[in-house]
Amino acid sequence: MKSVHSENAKVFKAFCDENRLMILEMLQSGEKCACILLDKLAITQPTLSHHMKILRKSGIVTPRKEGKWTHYSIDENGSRYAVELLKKLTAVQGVSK
Amino acid sequence: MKSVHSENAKVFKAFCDENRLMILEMLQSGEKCACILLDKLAITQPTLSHHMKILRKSGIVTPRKEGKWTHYSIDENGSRYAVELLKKLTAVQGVSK
DNA sequence: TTTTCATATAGATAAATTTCGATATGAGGT
DNA sequence: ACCTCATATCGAAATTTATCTATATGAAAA
Repeated sequence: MKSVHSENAKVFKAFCDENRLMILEMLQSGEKCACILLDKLAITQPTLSHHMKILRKSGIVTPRKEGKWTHYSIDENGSRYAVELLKKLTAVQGVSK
Repeated sequence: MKSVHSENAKVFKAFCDENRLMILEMLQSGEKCACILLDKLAITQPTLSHHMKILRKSGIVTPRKEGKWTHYSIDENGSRYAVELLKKLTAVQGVSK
């Protein structure tokens, strides 16, 4: 069993890479096919697949399969979770604002 | 000049390491001397110094020098900034909650 | 049931990060 | 002035992550 800290670290790995931030930026305007993302990024298809796996596992992005295509979108629940987690990690005890 | 994405990625690097999350956890109860942090973590002094540098540069932690000692605490402005940034990165356009 | 095409996986390499031991720095105490 | 001690920096080794090419998988089209 992994420590809670290493599990939490995994969530934020999603935001630690330039390409993944570009992917998120593209998904902000709505669901996108992997092929579209691949088109706009200067990376190969296997590299995109790798980044999408990390984004899925961190809960920030969710896939929808439609025939041969996979469409990705920002997972609002996962995102909320990440924001709440970040708040908790940086919350200073006993300080009332 | 670095891209805005790689600058943003740097902020979240703070939260991508198990030891740094442990450090933040310790700082939640208030300012701590580096020596105390070193005491509780299974790492050497140069490694702690490395992690504190990353936490400082990401704006999440701020140092206060007092004689020979350096006391670290969570930077509330930097933390707020990180939370707001995370919200922006995961905000889906045109969705009213 | 082949062929085609989108995505995933495997395996290798390169690049970045974490970690250490050794040493430098710099402020206090003697 | 020297010594001590807390922290920072240096340089190397180990680990992890990002990236590629080649290939597998699996669904739709022919």
